[in-house]
Amino acid sequence: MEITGKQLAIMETAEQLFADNGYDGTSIRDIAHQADVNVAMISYYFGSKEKLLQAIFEKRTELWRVHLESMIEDKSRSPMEKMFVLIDNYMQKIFDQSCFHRIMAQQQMANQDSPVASLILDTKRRNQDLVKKLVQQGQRSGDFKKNIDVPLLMMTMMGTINQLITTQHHYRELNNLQDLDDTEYKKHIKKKLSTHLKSIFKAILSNEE
Amino acid sequence: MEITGKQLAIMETAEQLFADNGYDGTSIRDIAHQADVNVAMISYYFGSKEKLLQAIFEKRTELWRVHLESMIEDKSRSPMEKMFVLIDNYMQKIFDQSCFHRIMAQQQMANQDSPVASLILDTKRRNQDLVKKLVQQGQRSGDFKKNIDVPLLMMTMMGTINQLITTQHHYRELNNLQDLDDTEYKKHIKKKLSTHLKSIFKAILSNEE
DNA sequence: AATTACTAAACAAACGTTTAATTAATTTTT
DNA sequence: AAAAATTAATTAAACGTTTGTTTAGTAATT
Repeated sequence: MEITGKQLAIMETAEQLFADNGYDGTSIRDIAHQADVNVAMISYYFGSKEKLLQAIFEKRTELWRVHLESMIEDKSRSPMEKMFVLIDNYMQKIFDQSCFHRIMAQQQMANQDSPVASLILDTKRRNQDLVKKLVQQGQRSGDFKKNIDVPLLMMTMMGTINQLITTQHHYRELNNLQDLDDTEYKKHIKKKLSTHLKSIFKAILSNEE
Repeated sequence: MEITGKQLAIMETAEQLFADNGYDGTSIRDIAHQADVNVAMISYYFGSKEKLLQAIFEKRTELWRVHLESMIEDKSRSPMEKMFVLIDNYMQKIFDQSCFHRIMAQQQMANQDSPVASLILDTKRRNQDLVKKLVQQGQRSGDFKKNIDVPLLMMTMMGTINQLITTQHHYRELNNLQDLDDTEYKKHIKKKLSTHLKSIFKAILSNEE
C-alpha cells in the first residue's frame, strides 16, 4: 500500500497530537481538524484509530534495524568507538523523531498488551541482543571489562535520553535557557548529553585501571 | 479535610488504574466499579476527575520534601555517602510508589499546563536545588570534581530508575527472570540497580584519579 | 430535626465508526 | 478521441456508546 499525501498528513498530525495529549487524550476529530481532512477519512484510510497508531509504528520502526546491524559489524572501528557511534545514532534518532518517541514511551508504560506493545517488545529484544554482541566483541578484544550488565547499561542510555526528551520543556526552564532559540538550544543540549553519556559508558565499560 | 476509608479506596484504585491505562484511558466508572463505590461518590468527594488526580498528587508529594532537606544537612556523613543515601532513598520511594510514579511520568510527558504540571515542575526545581547544594558541599570539601552538570546527573538517576519502573514487565521478560516470584525479583533488581547507579555517580563525581 | 452519606437514574456532550450520497479520477468501450 | 461505465475519494449526517457530571430522592448518622 502506497502512502498518499493526505495519509501522510494524517499520520504526522496524529503523531504530534498523540505525543502532546496522549493516545486516549486525542480524538479522531482533533486529528481530522488539524490535518484539514474529513473525520471519515481516517477510518477510510486506516480502518480505525488503533490501526492508525499501528501504521505510525510500522512506518517508524521500519528502517532502524538494518542500520544498527551493519554498524556493529563494521570492522574499521574499535568496540568503544562503535559504542560511541551507537550513542550518537540513538540520540540523533530520538531527537529527529521526538514525537514518535514520546508516543512509544507512553505506550510501553501502559501495562496492557496490544499490537504495538508486542512490536515494541520485539524491537527492544532485538536491540538488546545486538548491543550484547557488541559488548562481547569488546570483551574478547580486551577493551571492555568482564562483568557488564547489558540491560542496565541500555537502561541508563535510553532512560537518560528518554528523561531529557520527555521533559525537555522542564529542563529548559529549570536551567534558565529560555533565551536560546530552538535550534540553538537543541544543539547545546545534544552536545552536552553526548559527552555525558560517553563518559558514563567509558567508566562502566573501559578496562583501563 | 480528613480522608475517610472510602476516599482512600477511591484514590488507591484510581492510582492503579491511571498508572495501567493512563488518565484519559481510565473512566470514572472503571474506578467506581473497582473501588466498589457509586459513580457519584467521586464527584461528591473530590469534585471532579481532575481534582481526584490533584488529590492523589498532593497526598504523595506531601512528605518527600522534608525528608530530603534534613538528609542533606546531616553532618555525620560524607558528601559521597549522602549521595548514595539519596540514590537509595529515591529508589526506595519510587519502588514503593511505582503506580504513582508512572502517573507522574505520563503527566510530565504531556505538553500541556495543568495544575499537576506546575506541581511537578515545582517539586523538580526544589529537588534540583537541594542536590546542587549537596554537590557544592562535596566540591568545597574536595571530594567531588569541579565541573559537574547537576541537571544531567539527575537525569541519569531519574531516567534510569524511571526506565526500569515504566518497563518492568519488559525487563523481566527480556532477561528471563519470570521464574522468580515478585518480591524475589524486586529485591534482585533493586540491588543491581543500586550498585549500578552508585558506580556511575562515583565515576562522574569522585575526584580520585 | 438536621446534616451527611449514599444511590439509581438522567443529562448533555464527546467519542469512534458507519452510512448514504456526491464528486473526482480512472478505465473500458465505442 | 469522445462517451460511457467503473472505481476511488470525499463529504455531511447519523449511529449507538461512553464519557464526566448532576439531580432528586433515600438511608444513615449526628
